[in-house]
Amino acid sequence: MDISEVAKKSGLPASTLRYYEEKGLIRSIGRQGLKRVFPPSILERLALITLGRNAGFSLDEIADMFTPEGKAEIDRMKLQSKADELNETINHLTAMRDGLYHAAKCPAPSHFECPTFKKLLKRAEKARPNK
Amino acid sequence: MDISEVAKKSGLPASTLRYYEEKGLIRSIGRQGLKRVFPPSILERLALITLGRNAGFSLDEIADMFTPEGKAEIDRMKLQSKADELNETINHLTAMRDGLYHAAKCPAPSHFECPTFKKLLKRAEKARPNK
DNA sequence: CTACTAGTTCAAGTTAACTTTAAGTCAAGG
DNA sequence: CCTTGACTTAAAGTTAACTTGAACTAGTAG
Repeated sequence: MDISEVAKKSGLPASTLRYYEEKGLIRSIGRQGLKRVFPPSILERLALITLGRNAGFSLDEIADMFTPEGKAEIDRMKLQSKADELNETINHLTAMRDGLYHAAKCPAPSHFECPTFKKLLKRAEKARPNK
Repeated sequence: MDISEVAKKSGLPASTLRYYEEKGLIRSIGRQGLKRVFPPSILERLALITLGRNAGFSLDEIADMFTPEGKAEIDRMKLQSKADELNETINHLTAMRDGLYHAAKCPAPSHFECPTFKKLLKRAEKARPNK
């Protein structure tokens, strides 16, 4: 497979694939002329990377999960603790969401006059979603 | 109040406060010499900004919520739709979390041999937490 | 009067994860 | 043989939300 086929099948732009290669996250299996050639297994690898990104791992953290030989070597402790982290984030976001729903419905003339909103303000020091 | 008192009470560094002022998110009420002077109400305003950040609004979006006179003018529709967004994010993250918990416990020799993990991979195209 | 402290400005630097751009290369079709 | 199109590289640019640095100033303590 050449890069554009991988791009199409994975949904990632070619520039991202080159970037991932530069970062050591993926490897091409050789070249045809200048062009990179990828094995089909690249798609599974990319899915794994995408999964990691969505679970909140940074690219560097993900890179650390692969052995030098390219095998994924995922530490179960890391998964556990990332899941815990995610759980914390979920709790904060849930509180936020509920507060926002309340504020959206609340009939108080100004949000500052609503006790629920004020409580929300006090508790607002927690985790962010960022997208 | 001078800037360091606001910093202390709000928990935000002075550099952030200057940055917020530059962005139009807050205003000092005057100067004593060179030094900015802030009214006590700045703290409520900062709490509101922090809340907005934590709910996933960008600083620009937050800036738009204040009228030129400085009054908060929060559109209930915006709150509602941000809450909906947050809710979507929560759902994705919850699926992620559960998948990670499973993968952390799963006895399959490689994660790729676990059907639950593979299902997780397929569904991994969704929202990210980013912290 | 002088030094010190806490503030000030403006510009540049930081971080992550990419994207864009410019200039070059190669294989294939006509 | 020459053009075309898909690919290549390396370096620079992007974005958000800040932080840091350098050079400067004003009120205050001694």
